[in-house]
Amino acid sequence: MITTLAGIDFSAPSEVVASQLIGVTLLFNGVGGRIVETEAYDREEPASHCYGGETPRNFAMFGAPARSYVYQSHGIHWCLNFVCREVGHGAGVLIRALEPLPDPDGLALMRARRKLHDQRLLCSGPGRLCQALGVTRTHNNLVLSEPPFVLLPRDPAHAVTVLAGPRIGISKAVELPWRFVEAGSRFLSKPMRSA
DNA sequence: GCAGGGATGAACT
DNA sequence: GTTCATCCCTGCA
Repeated sequence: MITTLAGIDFSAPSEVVASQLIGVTLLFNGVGGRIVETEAYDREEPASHCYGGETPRNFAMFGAPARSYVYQSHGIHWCLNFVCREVGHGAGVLIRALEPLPDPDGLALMRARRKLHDQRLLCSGPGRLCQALGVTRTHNNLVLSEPPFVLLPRDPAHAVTVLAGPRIGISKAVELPWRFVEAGSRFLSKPMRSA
């Protein structure tokens, strides 16, 4: 079983994986961008879908690490997570925002799917990036080391500054600083609260 | 049966 | 800056 991708060991705690994913390039069917915002979730804290144990909806998070967990939010939007920890634990990282790759074909495809021209808003939110990439329920529980997924390591020549802060859109465990962003990125779903 | 959600975009003040 | 309707499925009573 492959648990290390793009230099990241997905069997590590989700907050570790979440911070290391900032700067990694995510491609889905050849379309995507650099990850600039993530959030960590774990079965031990009540904001997580896996809090309270495995259900038919969240079973993928209890499976092997380095796989996908896709769920629908508010009946409208899809959200993409990467599974972490060991089999049976229940942990994952929500991919919240991408900086779109400057590839003309990819940009055109994402703009068409989003019916939106503004590059800054193409992938600046978990539901938005799934719409731009074409991720839906059929992509739940897939191996991240194989197509349609491709993960490329950070560019070692480019230093990335990662900031941590409280997560967005949750009502429980709001104090945990498990949101991670690239400092100064224009492509965040919301600006990081100034420290 | 029903309350609520890891969100978004439009319509407001 | 803020509120608000929207969509559908899940989980628990």
